[in-house]
Amino acid sequence: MMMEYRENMQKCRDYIKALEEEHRKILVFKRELPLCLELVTQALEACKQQFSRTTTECLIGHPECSEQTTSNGPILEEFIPIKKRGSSTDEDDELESQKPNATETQNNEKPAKKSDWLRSVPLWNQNPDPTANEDSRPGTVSAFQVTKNGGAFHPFQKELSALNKATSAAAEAPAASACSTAETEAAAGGGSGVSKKDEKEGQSQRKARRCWSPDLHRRFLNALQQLGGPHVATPKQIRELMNVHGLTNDEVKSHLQKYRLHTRRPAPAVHNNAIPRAPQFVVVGGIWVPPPPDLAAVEAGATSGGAAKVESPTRIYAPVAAQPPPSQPWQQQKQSSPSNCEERGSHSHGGGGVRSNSPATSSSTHTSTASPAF
DNA sequence: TTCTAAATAT
DNA sequence: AATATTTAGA
Repeated sequence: MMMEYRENMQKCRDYIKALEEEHRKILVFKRELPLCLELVTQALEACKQQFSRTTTECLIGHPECSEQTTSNGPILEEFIPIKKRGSSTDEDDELESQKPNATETQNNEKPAKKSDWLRSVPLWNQNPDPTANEDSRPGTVSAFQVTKNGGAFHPFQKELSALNKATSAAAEAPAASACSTAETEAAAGGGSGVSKKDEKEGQSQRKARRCWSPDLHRRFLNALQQLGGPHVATPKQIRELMNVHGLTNDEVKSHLQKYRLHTRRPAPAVHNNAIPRAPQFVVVGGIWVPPPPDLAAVEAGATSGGAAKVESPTRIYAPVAAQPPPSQPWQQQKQSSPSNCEERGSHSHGGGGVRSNSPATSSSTHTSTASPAF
């Protein structure tokens, strides 16, 4: 009897200990896991309480202790539904304070529990983006995280987005408008002050638009050229070549898509599209631009009137005919749209190759920029 | 309102 | 990675 009692007591102590430990850990995520914290706290208290009571009783001479202690499990279960949870609970908390009922509905157990959990961590960091060195986009980054979060919470997204529109708008606006001059600030940096609110709820908002400033586009073209043309270049490669900080594959991908689209069949012109075969040259910013395959030409030759294009020859373009000559300006100066992305001024053409960031490789001496505005 | 760039989904 | 669809700014 006594043995049993001791044993149980020990178990109880251990359990409490474990709980305390857990409690400490969760404390760190207080904000993220308020409910979790509360649960553990409650459990801990209850446990302690019971423990002391049991002890007392036992000391007094009520051997029911064994019974009590044994009931430990069940009691705790009340607080800690050990079965599933995990991810869902976490996510719940991450998302927003309440909505406990939501937990009920989501049974989609994600295999990646852990990652979900971990994902919450970055939320605490000011600079969650591991890759961000200079680039610290305030609103955007966090938005990312949540967006990529499993779909588990879609149901709430709407609500959230509604909410966020208000809150995050502030954070995003600046980012968007900041995309003026380019490359340097690959991703609109701006205020770093992310208010708690933003941090906490904001999120579902759509990622701030990336502005493809002329310069950025120039880099894009440059990369494209180095990679052998728009049809062989892959977004990832392009991004790497561009070497622009906050740039993501998706952004590049999107841009590339657009580029290809525009680039592909230009022939709008004349009434019936008899055969829109590729028009050979186009005017870009007042310049006749030959169709790439060699964007090089575009870049090198264009503006700077005859800059010797010392382009690297190594490039091999897709041989076959298929290649729909991407000839279009696929976008002319376009004075209207991206008002944000002004840039005009900063275009330090004049051949100063300041911008040659192109990693090693042949270093195209592309002098100026024929690239249209983006 | 339309058009299009960019984001996001498939 | 490519393509389709959606969103949102002008």
